[in-house]
Amino acid sequence: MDRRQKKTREAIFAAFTTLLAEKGYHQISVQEIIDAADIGRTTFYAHFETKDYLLKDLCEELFGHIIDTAMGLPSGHYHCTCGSAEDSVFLHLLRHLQENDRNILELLSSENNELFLGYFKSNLKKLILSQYAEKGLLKEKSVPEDYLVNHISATFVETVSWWLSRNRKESPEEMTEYFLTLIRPVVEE
Amino acid sequence: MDRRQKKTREAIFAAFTTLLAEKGYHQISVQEIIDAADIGRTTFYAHFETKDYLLKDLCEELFGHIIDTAMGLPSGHYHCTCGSAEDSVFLHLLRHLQENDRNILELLSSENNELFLGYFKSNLKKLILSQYAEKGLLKEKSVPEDYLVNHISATFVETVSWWLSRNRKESPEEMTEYFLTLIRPVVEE
DNA sequence: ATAAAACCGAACAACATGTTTTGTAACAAA
DNA sequence: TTTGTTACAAAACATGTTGTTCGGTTTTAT
Repeated sequence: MDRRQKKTREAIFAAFTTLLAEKGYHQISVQEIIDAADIGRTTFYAHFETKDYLLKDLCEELFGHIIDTAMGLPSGHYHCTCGSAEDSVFLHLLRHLQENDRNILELLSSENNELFLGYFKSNLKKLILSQYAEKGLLKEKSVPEDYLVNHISATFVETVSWWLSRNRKESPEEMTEYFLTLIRPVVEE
Repeated sequence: MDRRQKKTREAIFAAFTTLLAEKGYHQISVQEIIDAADIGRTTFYAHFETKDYLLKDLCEELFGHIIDTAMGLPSGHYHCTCGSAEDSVFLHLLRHLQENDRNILELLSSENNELFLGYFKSNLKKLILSQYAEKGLLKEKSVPEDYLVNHISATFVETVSWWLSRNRKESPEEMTEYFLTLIRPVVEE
């Protein structure tokens, strides 16, 4: 009575993600999701109160996951398992994104990306707060801390967004360098 | 046959703006706008193809206006008519916003602010491009110019957004200082 | 005064949403 | 293997929204 439930939930997520890759969020009707997931109408509403909650749940799962794994890494640096260099958490995030795990990239560059970029940013804030702010790595003291945390998160999101809008021509390493150029004046490296 | 048209257009804009101040964009139905503006259904659709176009037209008018007046000012500085000091264009923008001319502030802090902040940002880019980029005032040369222009615009929008979320406790002068602290490393003052 | 335009109001089809009802299939525990 | 519970399906439903159409009225310019 649980494996079945999980399976349909996944089916809905999958159908929804696929649809999001081809049209805007607001252009997608519940009926389309139902058809694509091949489930009954009742079933959909048994799982999700509304389309907006479906979106919310999906985002929490996706961004919660990607941020949580990054959370496990040490503050400004971490020992990369694939290479030997000490890399920034941000480089790790970009690499993770580039692998397009669970189609996050598709969503972030989809028609309604502001929606997903918003969720991304709010999750990022938690990361910055715990990895930088609470460890005293914020250099700039003449502006409020939460203003600074918000700025760093927003700057990273904008960086990712700019990267995607140009079809990821640059490498994650390059993008990390761009990003660090912008925030180096305010954070300890 | 023209003053009449303009009048109803204004009535629709006014009704729409009022509604936007109290509920989210997607929660507003065309019928509500029609009722609030006290016009016929046919008339609405004669003016705007759809609700989305109404939004677009409204934003173009509002942000186009505020940016255009700022465009008229000299590059990094301008002679303020009210004071005697030379102030940044950004201070001018914040002051203009604080006067809440045409209820722009209401929209920017409304439920769907991402929507309006998006329009705001895209208009800001034009300003930054013409007032800074094209005049060689961008210090940082190690990152692409449009990446930098985007960053400055985004940072300003985030600054405004943060300011609004705290109910404008700070003065425009303070906010300008916060903002300049963040972007001073990359632009000529 | 007259013709063109902008407007109103009501009705319309098409579609979307969320609920309800009735019934079927899966599954876990006895 | 039977039994009771839970998840699902199918269809119908009330409700509300959208954008259009049509007949008729008011405004405005000339």
